[in-house]
Amino acid sequence: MDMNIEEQLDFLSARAVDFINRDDMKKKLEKAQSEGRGLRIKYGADPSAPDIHLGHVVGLNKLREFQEAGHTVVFIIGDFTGMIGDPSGKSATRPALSREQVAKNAESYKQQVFKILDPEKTEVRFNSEWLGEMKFEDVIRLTAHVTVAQLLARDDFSKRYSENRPISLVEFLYPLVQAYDSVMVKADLELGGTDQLFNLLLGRELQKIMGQEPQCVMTLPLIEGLDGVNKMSKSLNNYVGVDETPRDMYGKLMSVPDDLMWKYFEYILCWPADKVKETHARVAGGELHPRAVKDMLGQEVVARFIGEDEAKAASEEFTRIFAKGDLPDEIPEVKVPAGVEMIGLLNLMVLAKLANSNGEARRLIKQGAVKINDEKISDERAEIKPEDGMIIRSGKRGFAKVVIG
RNA sequence: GGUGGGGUUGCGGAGCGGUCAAACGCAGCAGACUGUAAAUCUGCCCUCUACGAGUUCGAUGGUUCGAAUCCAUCCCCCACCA
Repeated sequence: MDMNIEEQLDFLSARAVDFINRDDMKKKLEKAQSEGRGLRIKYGADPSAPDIHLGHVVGLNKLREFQEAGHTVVFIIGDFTGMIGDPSGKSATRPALSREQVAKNAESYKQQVFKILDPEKTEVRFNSEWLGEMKFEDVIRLTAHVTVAQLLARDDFSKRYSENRPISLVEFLYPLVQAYDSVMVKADLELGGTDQLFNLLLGRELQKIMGQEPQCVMTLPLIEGLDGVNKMSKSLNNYVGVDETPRDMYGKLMSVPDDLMWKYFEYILCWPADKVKETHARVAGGELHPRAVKDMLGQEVVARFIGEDEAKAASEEFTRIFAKGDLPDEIPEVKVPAGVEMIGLLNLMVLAKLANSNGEARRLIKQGAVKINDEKISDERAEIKPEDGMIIRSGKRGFAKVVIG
């Protein structure tokens, strides 16, 4: 990609929330260019949640752009920190992972990340590489560079501190660890979500203290998940994973509140801001139907991560199932042993995993959600004569096909 | 080391001797409505051989006709003062 430095700076800083700072970056670019090399762009990943979702894609897209401009991405898998765990007050306590688990997650990470990044220009590193070597003495030396007041400057720390809520020492140390990673990989720029700003800046500080040229810092927005309110995260289960089936990926995107889809166009599909604005205006003016636009979103995302044909198929199937109430292409099967004359519907539903317990099955039946071969069953005590190919439906999304044998 | 506050059904959070399978909010699920798995409204939301029964309120023992609620011991968490 041929761009002069100013153009490159514009290109690279598109969609960024914070960019610290353009001047430093410019100097770095000039220097690198004159030496005929690329810059080292650091990005840290938490190995505890191996599913890459669209929230991560926001950052990965940017990394990809750095690669297109000729730079190297240093993708750091925080395996060391992952093995220690995170005792923070988050609802789901992050468990300490075993070595095997971390290795497994890392593999799955790579496989997913390279759907976006160029493996040729990516350096995957594990921070246990250097953190695992440190002696306690080294750790203490490291901590000597930072004061408690500095750490308390971080928003969520100061907030929790003043509210008398716990802050574990481990959490306190993590920003420092992350900063140290920057030193170890000699990062020229570190990219992260806006919630990472503090940590990224600390990396900058620490590099300075340790005699390196400080890294630049860039943050990108955290996008909201399917609920349209909370940021996309696995623990809130409001995410769309890049590894999902076309059907799920498309379906989930269709459930996004209309107002949110613009962000997805901009940050996931990297539509230019103008194009997003224009499309938005056309919808607002009644010229375009929001559903059509969302369909486009769903299809484009599926096409990007899976394939065009799959995208089209997912869209068609969705319309069929939800608009027309037809059956999907593939229906999970329930095996019923041959010779069973009659089976209780409750039983059958649990067997088919359409309900987790008899109580739940009962509830679904009572609420009129259950159909057998398109016929609504409202008697919770119904006994069914199983037939090969019989279709059980539970609500709009639950399907099962009986297979005798 | 001392003092005080806690551990309740996925989460948050009421309850403080019977009327408690346990308020309420969130999440989840279903129905209606819709272009959608959005919004809104309604219902459901421990398990079971289900108008009844069985297990729940950190653990174990105890008091009582009866305990999530009282007592004892233990485990764990948090804050404050040193």
